[in-house]
Amino acid sequence: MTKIVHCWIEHPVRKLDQTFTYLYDGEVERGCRVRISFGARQLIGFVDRVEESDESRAEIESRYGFALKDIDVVLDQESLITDELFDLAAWLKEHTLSTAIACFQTMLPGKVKPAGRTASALKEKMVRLSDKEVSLTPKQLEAYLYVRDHQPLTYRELRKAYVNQARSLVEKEAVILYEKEREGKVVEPLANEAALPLLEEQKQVMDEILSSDDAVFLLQGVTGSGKTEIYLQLASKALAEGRQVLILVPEIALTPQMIRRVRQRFKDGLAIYHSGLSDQEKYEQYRLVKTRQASIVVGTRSAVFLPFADLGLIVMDEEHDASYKQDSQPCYHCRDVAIYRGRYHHCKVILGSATPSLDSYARALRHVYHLVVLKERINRTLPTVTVVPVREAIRKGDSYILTDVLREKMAERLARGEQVILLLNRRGYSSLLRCRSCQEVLKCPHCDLAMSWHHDIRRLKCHTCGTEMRTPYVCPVCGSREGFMSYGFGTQRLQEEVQNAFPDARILRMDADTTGRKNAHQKILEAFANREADILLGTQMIAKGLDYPNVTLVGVVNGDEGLSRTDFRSCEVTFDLLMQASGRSGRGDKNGEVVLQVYDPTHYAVVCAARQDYEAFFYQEMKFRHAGQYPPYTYLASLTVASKDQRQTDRLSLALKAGLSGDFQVIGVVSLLKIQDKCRSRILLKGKNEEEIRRGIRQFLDTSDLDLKGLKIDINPLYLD
DNA sequence: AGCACGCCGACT
DNA sequence: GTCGGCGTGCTC
Repeated sequence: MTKIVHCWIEHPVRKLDQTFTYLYDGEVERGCRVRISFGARQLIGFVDRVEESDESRAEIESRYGFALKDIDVVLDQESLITDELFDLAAWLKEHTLSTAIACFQTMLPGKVKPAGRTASALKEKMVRLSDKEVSLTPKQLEAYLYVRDHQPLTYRELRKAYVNQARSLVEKEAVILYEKEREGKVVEPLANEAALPLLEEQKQVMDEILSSDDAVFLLQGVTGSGKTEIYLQLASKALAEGRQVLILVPEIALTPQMIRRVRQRFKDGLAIYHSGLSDQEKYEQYRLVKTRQASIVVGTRSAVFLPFADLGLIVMDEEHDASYKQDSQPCYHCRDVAIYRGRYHHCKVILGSATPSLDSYARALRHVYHLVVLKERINRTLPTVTVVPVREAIRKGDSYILTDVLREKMAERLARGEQVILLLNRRGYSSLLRCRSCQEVLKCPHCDLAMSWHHDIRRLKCHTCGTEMRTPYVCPVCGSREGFMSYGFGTQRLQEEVQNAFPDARILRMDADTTGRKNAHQKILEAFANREADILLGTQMIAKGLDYPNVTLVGVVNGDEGLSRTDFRSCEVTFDLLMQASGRSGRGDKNGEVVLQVYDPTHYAVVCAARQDYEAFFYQEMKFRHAGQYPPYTYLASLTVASKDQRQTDRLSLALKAGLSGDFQVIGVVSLLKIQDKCRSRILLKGKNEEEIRRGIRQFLDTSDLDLKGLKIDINPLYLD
């Protein structure tokens, strides 16, 4: 019996986004990877559909009208994904207008994605009893019984228990060695914590969620209002029904508390899934979920694609966080996928945040999502917020990095043995260098972006493409030899200034430079939690989800830096940052304090954050969005073209502009900054109907015979700069 | 994307 | 005469 196998080809070209047909005689099922020859090359394919046929090869080929090749090798014994995930891939392809193969690449863990090279899963040496009768020494017999009682057992584990006997058992053939794919282990539960008693408000929220038939809930709760306890109690119910639970978090490294709480609460198998795992580790966690050894998963964006068999609850914590959006193809938003899977599994999806994204909150107000609110902070009062106008400070001759107000408050807290967090929205020593003669900013030769001065290595770095260089002697713009002056400041400069002000204070710095290595995050945060330092300073990454009872002062050094950006979401992002930062202070029993150093203290993002007033900000910001007809009042799609050749970029973008038509606006072409020597331009589609925009783009893709290389489609993009 | 096929210029 | 330049077009 011949099998007619339709596969997707591992190939980035849009024109090849179709299945190709091969023949095979052996065992193969949908969802397996196969090695095939494609043109003159060997490629990996991903099986979409298998047809059994009793026709002869000639009959099949005459039906198709061309010769069919055979599959060379089938790489997987069984399907890598479930039927649900197959449907999800198809949906994802239509939703993001991406290629099918790109969707599979994104959904599968690195080890088994249909990528070019064939990495196989790690094998492990295992031992099992043989049925041979052999004489053993007493100690060997003990080891033999150990094998019997602990099967399946790895050879490594046997060696660990019986160093001297393991080898002889194998040699005497009392046990047999065999190979098995290495398996992951679920995270050890601590299970030493009972459910916490709920406050009246939390109880009401729980009841509302449980008694409602709605599928998607937006749980808005100020920091410290006990959202996590709600998640855990809902999870507990799902687990009790024998169903699985997915808890999504923005960044694993920054949420050790969540993992801890889950381990303390449940004894069910827990898997942790995030981009920091190696390919092998990811694959092992993937298997744990597929085989249902794991019932709870705590993971980042990519965890939303794990092969759950029966999901009973999906939680998406900090739902407004930008890291839930993937900005390479397929440009999906984790929230959309979570809701899709929730619908498939008939389970509730809880979107939680203190500062929900405008889009989600607007949807909740329109009853698309069911809004539930926690207003009270458990055992805590709101911190006192002081807004310090930096401009006035500078006028008085004060430092613009560490104003007198902030310095005095820090001195006060440090004297009491309490801890301080300082937050800065940048990195590096001084972000920019300007020519003393022509005042031009020194730019990256490849990216049109300012080079950033790094004091520790005394070199300039481009944060977009990674180019490094020494400070040039001659200004590349005007040829002057007068040299450069620094402008702005980063965490390193801040650290110097703080150290000067408090020579005895122990300071920890956390930014992209100090967290390059694996686990560097945790080490820094643990050190701070253990009070090995008095001051933690860093970029916005320290604003998220941290909970240190001894921190009583949080200072945001350049609070409204983000407002000077040009993106329509700038204010929302800045507001979130200020709110989150404020939430970090006073989480223990001591009263917290927050200092916001800003250039414009009258800006509504600053005013509302200082008052911790989400609603006021929401309505102000919605007015702005309405005036500019930005989301959530409209839908956007961004089409960016990138190529090393300016003419190529222009040709495609102009063709797009001319060829796109439908019930939406076509805005642009806008030239973007060059990145990694690629000239970029963008066209923005704006319309009232999301599906109509997709239809327009799809029609262009289907009818255009242009080379679409370098085209990136992002439906509902988060940022435009 | 590759890689072959193909049709013109400069070389032993 | 041939070697090789990279324009064009196809890949089950």
